[in-house]
Amino acid sequence: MQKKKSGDSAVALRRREQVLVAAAECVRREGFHRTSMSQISAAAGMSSGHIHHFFGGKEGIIEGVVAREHSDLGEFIDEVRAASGETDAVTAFTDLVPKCAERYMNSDHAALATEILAEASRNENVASLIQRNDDSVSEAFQTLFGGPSPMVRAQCDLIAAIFEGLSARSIRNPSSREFIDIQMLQRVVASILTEK
Amino acid sequence: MQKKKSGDSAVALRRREQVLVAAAECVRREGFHRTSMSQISAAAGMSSGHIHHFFGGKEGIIEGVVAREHSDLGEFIDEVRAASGETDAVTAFTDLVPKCAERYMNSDHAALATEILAEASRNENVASLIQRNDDSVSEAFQTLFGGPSPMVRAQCDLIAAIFEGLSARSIRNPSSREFIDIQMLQRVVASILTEK
Amino acid sequence: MQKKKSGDSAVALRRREQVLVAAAECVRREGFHRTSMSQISAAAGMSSGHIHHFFGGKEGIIEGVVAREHSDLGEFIDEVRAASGETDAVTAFTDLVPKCAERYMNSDHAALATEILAEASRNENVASLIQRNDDSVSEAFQTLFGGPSPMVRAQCDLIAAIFEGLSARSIRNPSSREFIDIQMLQRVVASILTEK
Amino acid sequence: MQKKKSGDSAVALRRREQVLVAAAECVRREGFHRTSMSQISAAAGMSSGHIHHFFGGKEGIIEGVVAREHSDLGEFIDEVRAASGETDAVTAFTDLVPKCAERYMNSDHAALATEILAEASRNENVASLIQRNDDSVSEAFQTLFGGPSPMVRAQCDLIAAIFEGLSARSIRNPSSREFIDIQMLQRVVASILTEK
DNA sequence: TATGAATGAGTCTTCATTCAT
DNA sequence: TATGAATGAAGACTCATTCAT
Repeated sequence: MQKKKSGDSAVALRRREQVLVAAAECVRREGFHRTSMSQISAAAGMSSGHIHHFFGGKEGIIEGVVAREHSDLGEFIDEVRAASGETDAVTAFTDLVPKCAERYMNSDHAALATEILAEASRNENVASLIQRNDDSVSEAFQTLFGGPSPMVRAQCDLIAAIFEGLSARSIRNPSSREFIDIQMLQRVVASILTEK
Repeated sequence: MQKKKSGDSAVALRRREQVLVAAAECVRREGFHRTSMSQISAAAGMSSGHIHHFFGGKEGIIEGVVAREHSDLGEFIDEVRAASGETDAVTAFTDLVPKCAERYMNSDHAALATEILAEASRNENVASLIQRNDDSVSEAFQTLFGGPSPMVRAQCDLIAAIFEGLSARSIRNPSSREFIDIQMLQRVVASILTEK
Repeated sequence: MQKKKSGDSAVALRRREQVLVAAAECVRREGFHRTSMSQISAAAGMSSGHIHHFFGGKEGIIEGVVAREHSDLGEFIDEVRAASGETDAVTAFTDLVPKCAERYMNSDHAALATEILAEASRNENVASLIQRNDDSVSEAFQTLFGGPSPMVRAQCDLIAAIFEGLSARSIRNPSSREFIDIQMLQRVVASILTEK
Repeated sequence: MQKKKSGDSAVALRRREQVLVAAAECVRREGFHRTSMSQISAAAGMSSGHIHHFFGGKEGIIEGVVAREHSDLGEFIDEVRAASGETDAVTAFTDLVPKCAERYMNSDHAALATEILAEASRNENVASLIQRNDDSVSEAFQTLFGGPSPMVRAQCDLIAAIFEGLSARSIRNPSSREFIDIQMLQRVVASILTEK
């Protein structure tokens, strides 16, 4: 009952992952609509026909790439939560600001995240996928900072805007990476989290 | 500013504008690579062949749309500058934060701006176009706030990140539009501009 | 107002005809679904892209081929009608039975007609196309033989069945072409038309 | 009638039948070339790989469906032969005309029969399959009516044309089903069989 | 015997671009 | 200056067939 039968067997899941990693890399470099299925199949070392069976077409791959991209934010939340045990959450988060900023200003991350946002503007499925994901991330952070409430939500949204804005800045003007002042950023984040 | 190759006349410029407005609207809805030349030619009321002569291909239209999109930031700078005559620049700018935030959270603006950023990630011409544009905007703002200097540049970049982040947030999670606290945002902007 | 502008200009109509002739020949040999657009474009001496513009896809070509195939039945009706002036309609038609039988037993005609019928079994558009056409042909014949009425319709339908059956027979068993007795067929047709 | 290559056992034959029934139903609805092996395998409840082993590819299934379709004509002949014992063959057959007409005008039968004819126009194997089958049916009928002879063959072919034509009519113009006059048809059949 | 994962050639279709008018 | 007919390369997707298990 465990060796045969596939569709979601271990090997099938590994295949899925293999394709999504390859596809994400293609999308980073070319965007969703300039990445062809044959590019993905070449990068994944799998025939285009089989990729279709796995993902049900290009739309399925797009959604797979989008879903996969945001799974690592969960790890970041865990990290903050773990550090919050030793000090207070605000300090824990503020200490992680440099690392977080670096991540958002990384050009690979920024390119893929921006491509996903652009796609969400016209693809309903992608839009609801990233919104649902953001809702759960938002709730986790709100809980961390004193439980869900409009006030905390406003604080989290503003901080999220700053970080997402770092990605936008690093694409629009790569030289801004050298000018952004991380300590200034930390002070701003801290001041937002300690409002009221 | 020398002679353009095909038609520098007023009517030719009006034609250009007409096409770019139509093209921008298409791009907003579909993105660069899902917008076909025939869609643009239909929207602009001009034959596809003629559009090619005007813009030298799709690449030319993309660049035209990108260049045009940022021309209105100049007006915003003028507005701040004008208001700065009466009070100080920081107050003038802070007063304009609500209006500016609204603009960046507008879904049409956000969609097109994000599409342009995504395109810049893989199109060298677009990348340098928006970087040059950002450089000149940045310099204008730095001048307004006592710069140019690395310190003022850092302040401007951080504020720019926040506003661009508002666009990202409004796409990723449209519900954040209702939660973002404009007064909190004003306080943050003011605190950044009055650092040191 | 007559030289430029196309879409249905003389040259465009000639192009349409050119494609449909080529397509009909392909369909005769291979059937609708084994005939590829590239085969048609090769046979018509026109690019596949342009054929799409003309016909809006393969479906459009199928419908064009179907519509075109039945246009020659009109000529046959005219012939019967003309001959009916000299003698009575029954004699006129009976005299044309050999020619008509030959036509229906021609393997090219039989192959295409059968392919169209097969397509009509699963393609709503084709079904209504050939039904409408048959309705108008049927009405013309009924008028010829004493005006539309259930009785005359029954006579016409039975005769039509015989002729269409000749096509089926000549495909199912080509040797039947040599055995079918045209004079027997004439007597049968005459007896049907003189019933009651 | 020697040993088949893969499984001549009862269970294997039942499997074959199961697949052919499912395939025939698919073909009725979609035609040979729009019916995919995976549709057949789904309808038959058997894997596509196994179906290949049984039938040696799609071509084998097509031939299987074609061969199977005409097996029921044998039963009809038996029926006529049985009834011929009581009365003469002409009366026996004439009495069965309504039942036979109904069968040929049934849309399921007509669709599959027409699909097979269309396929025969371009598939040599199918063509010779249905011709051989028709030859044996024809001989049986000729024998029944005093046969075999060119004259009786002509009579049988003409009657066969009428019935096959009913299928064609019912596809081309379904409304003809209501107008065809069965008694008129019976008179015509009787008159053909009593010629000379 | 039986499965279905995997392949890759082939299909329809789209679209930027060219060119005769 | 302006049109749109025409091209052909490239795209997503389908499907008969193969093969390891």
